[in-house]
Amino acid sequence: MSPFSESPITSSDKIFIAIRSDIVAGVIEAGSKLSEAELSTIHGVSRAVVREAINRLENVSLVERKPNIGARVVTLTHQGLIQLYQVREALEGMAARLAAQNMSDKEIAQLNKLLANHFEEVKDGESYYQEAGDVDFHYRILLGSHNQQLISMLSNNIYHLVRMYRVQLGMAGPRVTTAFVEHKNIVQAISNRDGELAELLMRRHILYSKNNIEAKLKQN
Amino acid sequence: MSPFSESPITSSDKIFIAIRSDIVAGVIEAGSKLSEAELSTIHGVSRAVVREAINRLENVSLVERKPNIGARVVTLTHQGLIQLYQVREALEGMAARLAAQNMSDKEIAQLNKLLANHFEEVKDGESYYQEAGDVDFHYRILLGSHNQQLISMLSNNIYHLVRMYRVQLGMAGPRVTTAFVEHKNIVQAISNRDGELAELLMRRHILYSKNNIEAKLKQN
DNA sequence: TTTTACTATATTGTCGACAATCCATGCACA
DNA sequence: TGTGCATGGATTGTCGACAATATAGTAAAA
Repeated sequence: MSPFSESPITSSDKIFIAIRSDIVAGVIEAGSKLSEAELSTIHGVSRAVVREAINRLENVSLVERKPNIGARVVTLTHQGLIQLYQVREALEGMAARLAAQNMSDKEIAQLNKLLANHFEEVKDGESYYQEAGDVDFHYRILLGSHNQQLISMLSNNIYHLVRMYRVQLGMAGPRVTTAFVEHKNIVQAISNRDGELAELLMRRHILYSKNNIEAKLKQN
Repeated sequence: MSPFSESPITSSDKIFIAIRSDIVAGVIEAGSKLSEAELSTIHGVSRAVVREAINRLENVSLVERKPNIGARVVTLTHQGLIQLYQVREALEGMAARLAAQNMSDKEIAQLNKLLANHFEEVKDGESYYQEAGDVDFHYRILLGSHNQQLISMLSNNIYHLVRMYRVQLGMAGPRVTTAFVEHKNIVQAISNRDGELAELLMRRHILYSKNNIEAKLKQN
């Protein structure tokens, strides 16, 4: 059920996932250059597979490539984060609307169950699980949209970038309790099959999240 | 200014653009398999550049690849078209909202000028230019959002798929006059810096477009 | 006749080498 | 001193060959 449960098949897959993980975690730092030769010796594979991995990293917006020059990890900027959240707001808002229309009753029941589990954690002050819990929540609704295009856009492109920002700017799940209430209201709207409201609430939820992060950034 | 004015640098670029064009136009038919060997002999390049081109085609959602099996052109379905328009609605709605906030006065003036040109064409019954004109209109607003993430998502991923559907399902620009009025109202809202309204109108505009296409599909 | 196992063939994945392009260093010249 | 231009080194782009995997066809067994 987790969005990050890919099982690599080819060795390109492995290298792709390995490098992606390093980029998101900041092991390979933002803005730095990716040398094909270097990466191929590090991982013990030929340049061909590294090239393929880099291509795929480009597609998920984690690196930028220029012909004959090379690939660089994207640089994290204040503005970039804002723009990313604007896209998220639009896409996840639509996902919530569609989820209210398209989720099966069983899926909705599972969503409510997930929410109940989160409540237990919040109550006990286990904010450790918040990050993963939040991801799970959003991912579940995304799947509930039953829109393949939307699912692949968010889970392949957006989410890893969001994670990269969160990790590297040190956003360890704040807003735990307020976010929980927002989640609850969204689930309520979906349970009522009110797509209009679900979209509105989801958009606000992400907007709040963005404002919160922005405020944090300005402290630095 | 046109969204399709890329200048290929490497030979991968050329092959990528060539194959993409064949796919969108239906020369390579939807659902068919892409043989690396075949394509490399046809275009007179090595398999490596064909592989890179296919990778990039995968990233723009025009082909699907399975490890050790190969790549197939996506299949066009009724449902796929609807889902595509749902994503467009979300993204272009946000683009219109941001355009109202972020476009410079100069950009807005140019947008009004573009609209005036369209009016001349519509008045004279030149529906031939409608397709390109419509693309230009939407693309201009997209650029006006000044959101790089949004721009690359729509212009790299969505628009080519939309074109593929339009071409292969034979949607030669209907709705010319009504669409023009909708465009006009959107520009008005942007000129008034009313992001809220611009988003709403753009979403409706795309929704109408979707409904129109759906109705056409049901005739077959 | 149907099913299963195997073999042959075709296709994709990976590799190392060569070609083309870019970039930094240093030299000539104004 | 500063600008422009050659040269050398490093990096990316492209190629053909080999390895690994999937598919189709055939033959053997139930």
